[in-house]
Amino acid sequence: MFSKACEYGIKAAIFIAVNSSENNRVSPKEISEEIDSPQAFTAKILQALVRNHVIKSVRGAHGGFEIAKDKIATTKLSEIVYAIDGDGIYKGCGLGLHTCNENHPCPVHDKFKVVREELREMLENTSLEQLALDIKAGVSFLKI
Amino acid sequence: MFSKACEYGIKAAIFIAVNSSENNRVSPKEISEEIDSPQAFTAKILQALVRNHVIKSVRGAHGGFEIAKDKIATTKLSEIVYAIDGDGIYKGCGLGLHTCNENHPCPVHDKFKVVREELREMLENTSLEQLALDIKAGVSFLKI
DNA sequence: TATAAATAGGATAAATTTATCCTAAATAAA
DNA sequence: TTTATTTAGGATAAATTTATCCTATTTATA
Ligand code: FES
Ligand code: FES
Repeated sequence: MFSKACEYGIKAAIFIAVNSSENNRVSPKEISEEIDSPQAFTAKILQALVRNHVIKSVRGAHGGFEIAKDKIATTKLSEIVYAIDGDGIYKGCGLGLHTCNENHPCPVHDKFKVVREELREMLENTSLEQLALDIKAGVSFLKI
Repeated sequence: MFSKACEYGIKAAIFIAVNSSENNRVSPKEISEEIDSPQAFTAKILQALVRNHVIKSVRGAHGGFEIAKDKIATTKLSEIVYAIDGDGIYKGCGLGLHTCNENHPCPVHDKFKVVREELREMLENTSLEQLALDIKAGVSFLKI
């Protein structure tokens, strides 16, 4: 469904949100250990999230990754997915036609569109805050 | 969402269904032209569909690929997706945890599960016959 | 039986995604 | 200002997916 990069990006963002809510910056090393992902690859994904203004990085001693507290509640999963995987999952044809077009639909267009919209709404309505709270409460998990 | 192989496999199966309903066997060459896919790669995917008993192949002169007429109505998209991409899309964790487990859920489990079930139901309730009829009627398309 | 037509399948290559390594640049603090 | 720490980013490699090529096998028919 999502690329590995996107899976890592989502989990990393949640972990950063958990920590930023406690005024704690985190490093790629900590992140990759907590979400069980390859460190250098994860660092690349974090760069992409920084470039797309999803998270913030602070270089140098005492640096690390963080999310502004007021952004935790407003940042939606869709922004992370969009920053890493692009909008193909929202807009692309399920059978790979060049464009998904009502006037030139693929065989599954009507049915696929419904599922795709459901996914889009889910991603657009789910905030980092919601997900981070569950991690804090110990009712959801980032690895294994 | 689906792999290229799976996209080609679905489109190929629909095209074969359209032709088998008119007692017409088709070759990888015809198929790949009609669905705009690489011929040799498409041939491999057709082999997989034959091995999984989704379609039937007839070797030798006057051979080609076909689907038994009575299978066109009973064959669901889910069988094709399963034969090519496996069950990851139905059962796998959206964030890549080793297993999707109610008792050890990832942060998006509850929300993701809903979308995944919707997709599964769509695939399990959509038959090749429905899709082939739209192609025949010229209201849906296999390429461009 | 010989030939032509057609799928099966092995070997290989290209492209993309995933992953690693090393150095540069920035920053805080001694 | 020097040093230690930390992210940025280029280069490269490994793994996977996608794609191609060639030969083997099967089958209908002349
Ligand atoms: S045309 Fe294929 S999903 Fe819309
Ligand atoms: S545990 Fe991630 S989707 Fe169920």
